[in-house]
Amino acid sequence: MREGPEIARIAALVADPVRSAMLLALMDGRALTATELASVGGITKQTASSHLAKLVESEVLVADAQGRHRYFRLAGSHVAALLEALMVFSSDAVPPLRTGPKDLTLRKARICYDHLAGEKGVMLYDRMLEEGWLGRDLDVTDKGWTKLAVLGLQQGDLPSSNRPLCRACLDWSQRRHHLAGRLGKAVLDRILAVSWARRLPASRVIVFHPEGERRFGEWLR
Amino acid sequence: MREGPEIARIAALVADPVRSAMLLALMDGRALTATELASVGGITKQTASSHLAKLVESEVLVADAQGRHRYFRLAGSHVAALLEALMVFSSDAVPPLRTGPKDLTLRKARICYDHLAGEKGVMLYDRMLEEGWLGRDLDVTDKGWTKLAVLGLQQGDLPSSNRPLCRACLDWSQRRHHLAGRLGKAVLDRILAVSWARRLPASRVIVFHPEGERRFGEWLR
DNA sequence: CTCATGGTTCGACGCTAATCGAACCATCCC
DNA sequence: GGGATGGTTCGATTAGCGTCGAACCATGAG
Repeated sequence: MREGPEIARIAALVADPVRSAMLLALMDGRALTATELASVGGITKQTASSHLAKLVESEVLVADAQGRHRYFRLAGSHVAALLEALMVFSSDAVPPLRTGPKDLTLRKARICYDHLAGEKGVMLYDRMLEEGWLGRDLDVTDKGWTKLAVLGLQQGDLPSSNRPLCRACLDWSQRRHHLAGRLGKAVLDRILAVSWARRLPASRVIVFHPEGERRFGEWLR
Repeated sequence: MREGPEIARIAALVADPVRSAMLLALMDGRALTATELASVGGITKQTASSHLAKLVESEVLVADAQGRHRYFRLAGSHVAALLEALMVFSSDAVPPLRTGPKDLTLRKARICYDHLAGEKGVMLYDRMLEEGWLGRDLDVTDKGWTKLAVLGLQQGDLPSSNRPLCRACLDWSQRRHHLAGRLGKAVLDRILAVSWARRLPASRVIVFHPEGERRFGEWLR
């Protein structure tokens, strides 16, 4: 009676149909707003707010405040593992949800302020973390500097300023983080400089050349 | 809203503190009676009966009726996986529960009707399944007959009768299945015949000789 | 500044489900 | 057979929580 309550408390969070629908919608790693999640659950935003507060409080979700929006995502892979363990009991698919731009080129790669966003930007950020180019605090590791040197980026080349070197920026089409900060800008600059990709005039679209896309992928291993 | 309910339904079963305590008590693979589980949950047997009916209905638990007792155990490893996924959120230990005979020799190995029970019996049964001596329907495989031949058991030696060749019998100290049926009897007979162990006079205790215990373990790989 | 929109807080309502007492059925032991 | 024990069913009570309306705060656009 003393050991059960804790797992029961977590299970209770998933036990509500609305909350479980919200969690399933986040299974692919995206981050959604409170209003979108309310729509997913088919409830009003007051109720959604109450649900989300509970999930954040118990660290099942984490929230990123961005302007007047709050983006919610799963707190980690252990949450996804829990949901998968539940799905075993009755095979479910993750629910589709149209979101973001229709324009496929925009979705694939584009400029976000001054750095790379879209699928390619998310891929860059994910790999840098996976491969250990970045540490947990978003500090660049020795391995990271070695790989960045391949692109022609030296540690001394990056002007120091108030702006952080690395920052995680939330992507509005992918709804996942990508690399921002001074390094984010520098990497995009180099990618354009070595002609792996080019920027369409008067547009935010970044177009990778076939050969450049291949090299980009190789560079990330 | 159509995909969430199913996982919510399962989560709701674990969400009750009493039910989760019951499930945790079964995490080690034992089977417990309804009354014992009522005690684990600190509730009356009526309430426990209601909880257990729900868990069986949803195939989270399975029940073995044995005389006037009903033994409940987890329906499979996927249930244990679910509980483990929940325990990640707050490290819990599996609760201890004293059960069964105090007598250590009885607990280790004894005769159950005419076959081997206790730790050694459970070990025999588990290994036969793990190593593929027995198929899913408790049929003896070719590999099984090969290994049984080492003990001097030929397929033709086992007299055919109404009694099933292999049966899973629930152990009252280990609370887990062990091998019964004609094969269960035959194996115990051979173990005694080759003097790996002997039966204490006027007792159900089976005592393994040190050398016999070693060979028994080797035989099971 | 004003309006629109995203999000939260508060309070009241209503439904679901856990709980136990009482009665009942089944099995085992003597 | 009769008594004891394990387990289930039924019904009534109670408590918790999901829900939404209404009001409120914060941010962004014009």
